[in-house]
Amino acid sequence: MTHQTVGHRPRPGLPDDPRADTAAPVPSCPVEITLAALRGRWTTLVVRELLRGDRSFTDLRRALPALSDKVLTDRLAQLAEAGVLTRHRLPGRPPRVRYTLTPHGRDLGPVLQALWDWGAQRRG
Amino acid sequence: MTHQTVGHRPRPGLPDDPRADTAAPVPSCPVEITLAALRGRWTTLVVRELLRGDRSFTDLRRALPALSDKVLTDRLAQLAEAGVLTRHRLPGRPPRVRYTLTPHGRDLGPVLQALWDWGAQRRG
DNA sequence: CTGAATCCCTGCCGATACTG
DNA sequence: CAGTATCGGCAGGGATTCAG
Repeated sequence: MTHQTVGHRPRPGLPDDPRADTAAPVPSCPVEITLAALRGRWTTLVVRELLRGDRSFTDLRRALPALSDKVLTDRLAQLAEAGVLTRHRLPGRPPRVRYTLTPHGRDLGPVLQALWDWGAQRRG
Repeated sequence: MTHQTVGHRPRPGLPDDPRADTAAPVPSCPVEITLAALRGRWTTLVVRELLRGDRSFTDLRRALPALSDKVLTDRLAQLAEAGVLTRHRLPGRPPRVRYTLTPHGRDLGPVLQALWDWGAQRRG
């Protein structure tokens, strides 16, 4: 009853996972969760910076000069909400905040690598 | 000069790839290319349907009833432009069009799997 | 130094109606 | 069957200004 034109038996993996059988884009879908974490301009670049190590607000501004304060604040809040990073206030003056990836956030490394690899493939 | 707080030497992979050193979100970045292909509501669900086999316009409407004709048309054009799928007109009446993933499009399987896996992880 | 508040503009997406 | 045309609401994101 499938529309497969080739005779392969169904391969294991996501498209055959029954939990992937949503008829609409629900936010609880794991794919949606990940895409929501990465959604929006600049987001992956902020993650890339943090994959290289902890950063302060100013560090990130220096690394991404065309990124406005507002959007950087938005992105950091979005990534904190998604459990990707945590904020740490450092004592003393001037006030400093250090942004650090959580273990979950570090696991985005392989995800970004998969996105990179697909996009780097030449297509006929 | 790194801000690493741990003593690990830099791991191989994307964040240390010099080609990943963009200071702004340029469309030629492989990560941007992939995210652009998957961008927008319903896109991943259309890809999922096609990972299960060829589909006609009506097949896709039946599988995703809440998806409007206009957005479905938009998504199919977007995915064709990205080299993910191809359109094939079938001869005869009524007119039928079959949508098929390209090899490049089938390679999105592992990418979606990576997105799924990260989103399925519980976070503390 | 690290943001918050505001304004405005643009593009996405849904709904509806129509066509070869 | 497989689309196209048009319209409108709403959220994303950039610029600017202000605050703790």
